Amino acid sequence: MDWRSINFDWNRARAFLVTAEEGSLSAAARALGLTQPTLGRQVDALEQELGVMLFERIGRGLRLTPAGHELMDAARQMGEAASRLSLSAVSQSEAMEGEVLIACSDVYGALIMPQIVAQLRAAEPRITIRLVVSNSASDLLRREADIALRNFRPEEPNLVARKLRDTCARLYARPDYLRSIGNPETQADLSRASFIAPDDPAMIARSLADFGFDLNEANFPIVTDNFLVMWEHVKQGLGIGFIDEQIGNAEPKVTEALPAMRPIAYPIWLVAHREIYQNRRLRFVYDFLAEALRHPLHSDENTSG
Amino acid sequence: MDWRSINFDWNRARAFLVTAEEGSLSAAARALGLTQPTLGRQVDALEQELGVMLFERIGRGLRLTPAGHELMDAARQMGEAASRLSLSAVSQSEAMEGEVLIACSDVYGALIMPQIVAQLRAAEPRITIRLVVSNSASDLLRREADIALRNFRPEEPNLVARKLRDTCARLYARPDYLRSIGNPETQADLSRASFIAPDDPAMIARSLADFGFDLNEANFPIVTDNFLVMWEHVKQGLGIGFIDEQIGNAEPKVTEALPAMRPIAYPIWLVAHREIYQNRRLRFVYDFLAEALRHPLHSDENTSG
DNA sequence: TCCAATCCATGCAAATTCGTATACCACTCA
DNA sequence: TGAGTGGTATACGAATTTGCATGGATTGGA
Repeated sequence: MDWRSINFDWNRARAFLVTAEEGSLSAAARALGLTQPTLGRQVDALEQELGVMLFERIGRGLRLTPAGHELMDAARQMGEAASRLSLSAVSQSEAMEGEVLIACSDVYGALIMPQIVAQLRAAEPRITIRLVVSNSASDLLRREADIALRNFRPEEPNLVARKLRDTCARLYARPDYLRSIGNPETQADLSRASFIAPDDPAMIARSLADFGFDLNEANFPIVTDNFLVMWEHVKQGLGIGFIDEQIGNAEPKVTEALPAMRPIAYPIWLVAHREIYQNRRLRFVYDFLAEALRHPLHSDENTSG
Repeated sequence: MDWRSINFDWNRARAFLVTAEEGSLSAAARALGLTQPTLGRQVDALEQELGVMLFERIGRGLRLTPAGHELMDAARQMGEAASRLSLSAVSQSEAMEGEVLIACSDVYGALIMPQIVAQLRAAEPRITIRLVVSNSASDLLRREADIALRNFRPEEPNLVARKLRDTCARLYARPDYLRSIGNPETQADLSRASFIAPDDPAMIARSLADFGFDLNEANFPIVTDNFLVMWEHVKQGLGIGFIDEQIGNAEPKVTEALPAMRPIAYPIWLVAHREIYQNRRLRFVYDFLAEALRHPLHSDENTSG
C-alpha cells in the first residue's frame, strides 16, 4: 500500500481542526492543554507541509481562508474518527463485559476452579470464563491465556506474577488398597507398592528419593499425563498417588498413605500478561482469583469429582 | 466543545494504523520513512495512552489483539480522512481553477486592466478574476485582495513585492480649453486655470509647488475622489488634470497642457500575499501581471474610455 | 542442525518540539 | 484618549522525541 498521502504530521491536523473550531490559537491551546505558541507553530508547519494557507492572520484571532475552509470537512472527519478510536479504546479497557482466559492444570480446572468461577460469575455476570486446561505452562505472551495458575516461579519478563501461598501434596490411596499391601507405615514399606504416576516415572522416582523412597520403574505400572486420570485410578483402588492435600483430604474414598511423611511443598503463583494493568476486566479476575486462592478452600466446599 | 476524546497523540494512531496494516514495525517504518524503534515507541505510547494492549509481541512480527482489531476500524477511517485532507490540500494548491482577487486603482481597472485580463483569461480560462477597485491600499494581509497594484513601495512585512518599472503622470487638457485660457506655456501661465483634482486640493497644491506652480483652492473648482471621474471631466473640457502619460497620450480628445514641463515620476509595484509561493494559480496570475505591466502598453492597445 | 534473514527492544547522542516569558497589536469601554 | 482585555509572534532554555547502533530472539531453509 502507498502511505504517502497520510505521511504528514497528524497532530498538526488536530491543531488545525481545533484552532478552526475554537476560532483562535489561544482557545485551541486551552482546549487541548497546550500553549498558544505550540499551536501556532503546528498550524504554521501544517501550512508549510500541505502547501496551503489555512488561516488569514488578522489583528485579533485568525480566519479560515477559502482553502482552509475546504479542508475542514476532512479535518472534522479525522477528528470524529479519532474520537471513535479513543472512546472505543476506553470502553474496551473499562468494560467488564467479555471473556477471560484462565490457564490451569486439569486438577485445578476440575476440582478447584468450579466453585471459584461460580463465585466470580455471581459477582460479575458479564464476565465469561474460558478455562485453558494444560499441565504444561501456557504461553501468556502469545495470549494462549490471560491469566495462568502455576506451581513454579515464572521466569518470563513482561509478565505480572504474584505468589499466592505454598501448598502441599501428599500420598493418598484407598484404605482397602493400603490394607492389601499391608498397611504401610514407612517409606520402606512402599518399596513394592504401585504408584499412579504423572508423565515421567523416572523423574518422579528421583524426586521421591529425597523423601526417603527407593523406587524404580516397577513401582509405576500406570502412567498418564493427566492428573485427573491419575486421581480417578487412585480412587479406584489401583495404587497410590500424589495430590494436593486440599483435594486428597476432601475425598472420602481415600486416605493418606503415610500420614507421618513430610509433605511435598510447592508454591501457587498467579501469572498474567501485563495487560491486566490496563484492562479493568482482566484486573478484576486477577484480583478475584488471587483472593479466592490465597487460602485453601474449606473441605465441604470441594467437589469430590 | 469538549475535545477530550481527541486529545491524544494522533501520530501514534498513524503509527498504529500503518503497523497493523503492514504487519510489522519495521515495514511500517519503511513505509513512513521513520525507524523501527520510533514506531515501536509510538505504538507502546499509544497503548499506554489509550489503556489498551494493541499488539501481541510474538517472535517475529506483531499480531493485533482483539482489542487492537476493534480499533482498526476507527483508525482506518482516520487514515482515510487524513488522506483526503492531504490530497485535497495538494489539489487546491496546484489547481488553476478558481478566483483571483486583484486590487488596483479605478483608472487602471478601467483603462489598463481590461486587455491584460483578456490576455490572461485567454491563456488560462479556468482562472476567474475579481477586480477590487480602490484608490486606497487594500489590505492584502486580510485578504481584501490576493494581488495588488500599487504606486508606492509597500512597507508591510510578510508581503511579496516586486517593482515593475517607473511611469510618469503629465498634465492634459482639451485643446479648446487650453485655447480658452490663452495657450499657456509656463507654470505661471496656469495660475488662474481650473484643475480637476482628486481628493485633497490643498495637498495637491503643495505637491505641485515643487514643480513651479503657485496655486490655491480657487484653482480646484471640481474635486473628486475618483480618477476616472476626473478624467472624464478633463475630456469634457472642464479643466486640466494629471494622469499617467500612457493614458493621456492615448486619448485623442486631449493634449498635453505643458509639454515642456518635467513629468511626475512614480513607481509601479506588484504586491502579493506570501501565499503566491504556495498557490500555483496565484503564482501564475502574479507572474502574468508582472510580465504584462513591465512595459507600457502600445497606444493602439489602449481603451479610450 | 546450523546459518542467514528478519524482527523487536534498548542505550545513547542529536535533533526536534515544547513551554515560559515577553513584545506587540487590535479592539473595547470608560 | 488611555487603560484593559484578548489575541499573535518570537527568543531561549528545557524536555521530549528521534535515529543510530547493537543485542537478543525467532523463523525458514540448506
